[in-house]
Amino acid sequence: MRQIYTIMKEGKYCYQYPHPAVTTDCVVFGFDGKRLNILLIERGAEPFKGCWAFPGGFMRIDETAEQGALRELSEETGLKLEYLKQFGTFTAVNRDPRERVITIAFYAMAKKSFVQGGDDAAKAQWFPIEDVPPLAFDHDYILRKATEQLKRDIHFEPIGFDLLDEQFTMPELQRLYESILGVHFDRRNFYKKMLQTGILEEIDDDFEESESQFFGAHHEMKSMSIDALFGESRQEMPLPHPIAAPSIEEPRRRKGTKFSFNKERYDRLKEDKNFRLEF
Amino acid sequence: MRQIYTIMKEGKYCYQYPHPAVTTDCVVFGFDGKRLNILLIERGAEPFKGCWAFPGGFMRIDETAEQGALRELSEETGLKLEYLKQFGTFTAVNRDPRERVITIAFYAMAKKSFVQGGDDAAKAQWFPIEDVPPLAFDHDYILRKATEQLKRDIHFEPIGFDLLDEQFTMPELQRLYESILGVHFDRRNFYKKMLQTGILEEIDDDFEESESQFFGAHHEMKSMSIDALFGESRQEMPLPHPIAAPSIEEPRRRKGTKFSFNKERYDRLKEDKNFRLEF
DNA sequence: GCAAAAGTGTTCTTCGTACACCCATGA
DNA sequence: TCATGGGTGTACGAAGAACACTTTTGC
Repeated sequence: MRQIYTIMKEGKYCYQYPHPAVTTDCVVFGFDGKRLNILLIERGAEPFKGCWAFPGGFMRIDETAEQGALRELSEETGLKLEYLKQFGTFTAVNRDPRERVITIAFYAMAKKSFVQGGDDAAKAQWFPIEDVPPLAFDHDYILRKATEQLKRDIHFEPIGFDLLDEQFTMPELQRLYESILGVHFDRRNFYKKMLQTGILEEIDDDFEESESQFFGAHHEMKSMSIDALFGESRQEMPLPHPIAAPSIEEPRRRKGTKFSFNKERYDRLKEDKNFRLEF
Repeated sequence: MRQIYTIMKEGKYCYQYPHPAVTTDCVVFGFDGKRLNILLIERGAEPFKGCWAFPGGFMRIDETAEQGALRELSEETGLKLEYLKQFGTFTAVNRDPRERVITIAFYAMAKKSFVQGGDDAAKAQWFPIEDVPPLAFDHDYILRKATEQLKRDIHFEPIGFDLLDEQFTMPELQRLYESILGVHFDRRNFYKKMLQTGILEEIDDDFEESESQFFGAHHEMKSMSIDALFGESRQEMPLPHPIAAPSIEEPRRRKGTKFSFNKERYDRLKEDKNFRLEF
């Protein structure tokens, strides 16, 4: 707390009572097909220089916390998202050695292939959630709270789909739920339960076959049909420089039937009654 | 935003970058046996002088948000609680006309008879939640978020009991759940479901009969047994000046079997597996 | 004594869960 | 061709939902 006096001498913004600084932090979840990952940046400045931390930074005086979080996320990782979920504000008195800083924390879902390195952070990197290095500040604690919240939320909101591509197979979806919740589901029961929610749409196989040869590319027709389905609300285009992640040995997989999440149908079901996903 | 310059001239606390002010707000829920109520104070100063608002105020630089919220709550209403649930931080840029203010919001549960008027607020008063006056700042919005959160939380946490006395009847508990969730339950099914959770304890009728003549007083033996059951964690003593609330015509009621919430048993069940209340 | 609320059991339906075999594909 | 993962149906048990009458008490 010695530093604060230096700052005060140079200070231009003065208040009658002391004000804490306010930062935002983003816990970005990603799924590599096998494990849940989070996105960290290596801090390039003190305090905690060289430590890993969540993307985030000081909220500007003319932006909301959410705007600030999205801005920092974009600056530090290149990720441009539209949806963040605020899950807590952390206010321990000594959580930052520089001055009194409280942080408003969000979590977000990223399709892993759509992430690139940005300019602000020395490094940004994905880490499997069971294998996260020690984090700066109280970010270990914040991570625990974020995953607890994610576990709770995924029972009731269709947020898992935001971690997958527009089209996905049932086993993919099942692996996702299993790695978030840390449990194993019976495959047949998972199929049944997911299908009878009524929010999944089976992709026409013939159509899909003919498209799928353009693996990795963003085909015109496919794009159109998805836009018609989902409106403008989803991140689609891969960004130029995906962040390298520790590569895992991909098990060989049979192709499998593709599904997509039907947001329209979900919104209708949700309004009709108090609809639950219930896993 | 004109006022801020006055403050700046007198300011003693200076920073290199602008800092928002940080307040806390408490949405205190209470139950009058029929409807869910919230506790409001009438603002004695500008802005929104004369408007109703949540108890709350500026967070001090050496306290956590939760400590600040509890302090303000005690100062403004006399309520001394131990548990608050943080449910959101509100950061709209112009939510306070004085300067940039963000607020960290909590909700709390009060046993209605245990509330007294404090010194800070001109008035504190209970309002049925369907009949709340227009509120200061963005408190209408915050109230909506608080009740949404409460509805979600009561499915999974035994927080409803914090709105009732230590001993309560099933119909009381049912009315509570019904007024929070806005639904009607079949009485028999409600009994069954509540009892088979295993977290309720039937109060010995003979014992209860002999004690209940000391209505309103805090009997020695009863106090001992409750303390043994719940530890030091619950507000027990009625405070001297309960806040007047719009009196409602009490329907005449048959006495009924009393139950109490067994926290020990709940904690055991919760650890054993992922236990849910599920209403 | 009468009106209003408390207390109680059974049936039916729905949902969750356990479980095994065949098929398609990629190596 | 073989190993791996994808796809499918059924039977049982648990839990939820619908439903009516008797008892107690306050007025």
